[in-house]
Amino acid sequence: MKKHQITIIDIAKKLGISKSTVSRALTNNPNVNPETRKAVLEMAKELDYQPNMLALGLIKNETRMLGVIIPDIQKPFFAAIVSGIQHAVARMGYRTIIAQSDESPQIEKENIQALMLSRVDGFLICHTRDTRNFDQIKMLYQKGFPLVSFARICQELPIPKVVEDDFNGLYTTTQHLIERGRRRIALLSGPKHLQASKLRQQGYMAALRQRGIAFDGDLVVHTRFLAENVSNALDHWLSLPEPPDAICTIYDAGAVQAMQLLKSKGLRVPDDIAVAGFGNDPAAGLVEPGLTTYEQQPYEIGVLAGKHMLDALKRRFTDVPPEITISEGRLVVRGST
Amino acid sequence: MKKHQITIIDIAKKLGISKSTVSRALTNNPNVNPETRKAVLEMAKELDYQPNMLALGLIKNETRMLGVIIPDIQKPFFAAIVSGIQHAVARMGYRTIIAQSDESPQIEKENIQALMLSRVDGFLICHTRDTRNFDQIKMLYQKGFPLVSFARICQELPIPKVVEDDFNGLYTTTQHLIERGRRRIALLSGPKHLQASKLRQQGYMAALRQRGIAFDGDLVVHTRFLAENVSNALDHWLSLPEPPDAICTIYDAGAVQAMQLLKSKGLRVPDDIAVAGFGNDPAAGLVEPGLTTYEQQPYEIGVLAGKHMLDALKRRFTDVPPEITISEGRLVVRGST
DNA sequence: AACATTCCCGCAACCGTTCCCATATGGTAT
DNA sequence: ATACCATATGGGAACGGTTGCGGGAATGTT
Repeated sequence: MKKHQITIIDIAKKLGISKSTVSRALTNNPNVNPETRKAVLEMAKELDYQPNMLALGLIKNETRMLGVIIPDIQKPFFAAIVSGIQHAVARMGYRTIIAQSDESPQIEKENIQALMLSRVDGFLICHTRDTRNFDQIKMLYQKGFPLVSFARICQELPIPKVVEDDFNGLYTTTQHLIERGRRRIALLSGPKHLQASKLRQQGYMAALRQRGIAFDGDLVVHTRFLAENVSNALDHWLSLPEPPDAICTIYDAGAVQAMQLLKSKGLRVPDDIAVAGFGNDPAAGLVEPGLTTYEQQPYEIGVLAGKHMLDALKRRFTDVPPEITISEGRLVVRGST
Repeated sequence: MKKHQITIIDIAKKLGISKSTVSRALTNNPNVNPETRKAVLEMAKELDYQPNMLALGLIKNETRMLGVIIPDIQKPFFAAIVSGIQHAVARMGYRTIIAQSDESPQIEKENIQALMLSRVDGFLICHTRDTRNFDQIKMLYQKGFPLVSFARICQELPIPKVVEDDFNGLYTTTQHLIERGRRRIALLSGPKHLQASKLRQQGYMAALRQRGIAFDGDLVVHTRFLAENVSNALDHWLSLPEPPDAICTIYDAGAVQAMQLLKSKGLRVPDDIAVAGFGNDPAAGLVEPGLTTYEQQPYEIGVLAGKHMLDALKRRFTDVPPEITISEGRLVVRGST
């Protein structure tokens, strides 16, 4: 039942030559008679020979596989990044193994472990919302794996990173809201410890400061990117003696949820309260009114991350200082502001 | 620079025993002294030994990797399926390598070829919109690869398949539109040769017939799931002497695009024309009015496909007749009808 | 005391390749 | 004729594990 796998030895036997010669013929080694090569190639085709990458990988100690660690492939942002990574590295014959952490640091850890055992040639990592302990990724670094960190980056390691235009995004968006005459601008932020949250909040605060608007801690709420967080934030803000006239969020999904909740409470967007997002997810163009948002191009982020990885693989052990790449964005103004 | 990889031989040397014993200790082989095992395990931990899956795969002739071929990970439908597959097979220690065909049969072919060389243990395939030639997948079948076909299935092969509730979906949706008083119901279909297109159209026609509504060929347009197809279809329908009072689509994205085009033409949904979709993509709940659609659960489809694969891997070469699984759906009624 | 049994362990083959080294052959310069 | 070189090929070690086989020591049986 179990068919015998065709190997170079089969070809060698059929042709009455040694497997060394077959190997050379197949790998375009110049030290082989053109006629012999021709015969080998023909026989290989006839027997439908398929080289065994496992054996090759064992010798070369490489698999041409890259591990991609993301929280959730169902989020359009990550799906686009993954797509970009794949297309970028496919050119060089690399394939990607995608592992979802489901935002669980524990699963993330297991995934990294498993992919390490599978001997992937490198890792592209976007850690979970709750990852605070970077031991796993540090361990990879120490073991010498090529590493690229994207979106939610690990700042503690000198590795290539690709991030969104965090500071600028919220700076621009907040500025836009101020220009629209808003003064009580709330900020729906992310987990406190995330670098992206911090930078975006800094952008928000810089815009306020520049326009001489006092910062009000009551107007900032940190979320874990969950729907219930948004609901609670809104309740909090609307119960303030002086509720906000605009809500700025650091992620589109939160903005969309906020808009729908506001609508269900009978509040009009943007008349009663303006809403702005970050990312330009597909949803931003679908809701009514359209969501003003700072556009990011996750596909491009993926491509950049993939290129960094290819560089790292090429110069392996060459110690070139790693770059941090910022993917530029732009404000897309729609009806919500 | 290139660090020496820790192998069982290193452990054996340190302990002054043979690599066979180390191997046995590590693989829970009973023929090894408990004390020896303990020593090996400790030494393995101390040296931070990582088994080499390539070597193991070479012996066992398996990689515990599955190839997943999909058109586009950025479509929410496929992202959810992929997620389901991953979670289903991860339990049994399998990992998935995802390859996007970008709806190109040529790239699909190359991907299958490449994954075959990578020696994946099986394939889960959703072929492209334009795949008419199943030679590649037949070749895999002949070579004895475990195969599962989902969503866009290959009917020519006796392999497990998981499909959406195609016939029922459009039967139910069309019936719903008729109950809402619509009589000129247009159908925005997919590529003619796709089984899913055919079955959905059959469901649509069955509902019409049952209610005694004559079928009008002018009201059916086949698309390639492209935005321009939708635009052309609308122009065609609206120029008819008796334009439709409802549009039924076999995919949500088309319905959403139709709604937006109708809106831009000044037509009201559902007052002037009702719209219904298929799938219940995230977008369906976001547009205004909400899109009535036949809900599918792509995540579940992925889980089912993954389970079929696990079965196939287990019973390899046992020749159990393959099943075709239909993932049930239900109509979600929103404002668009 | 002789023998069988059980328990551990080492030896060596094997998985499918690559690649270094040795060798045979033939041609060319000395 | 000898030395030398290039070219084409074969032999075999290596990559990192698993596994069947056989053997030695310890134990049990008569």
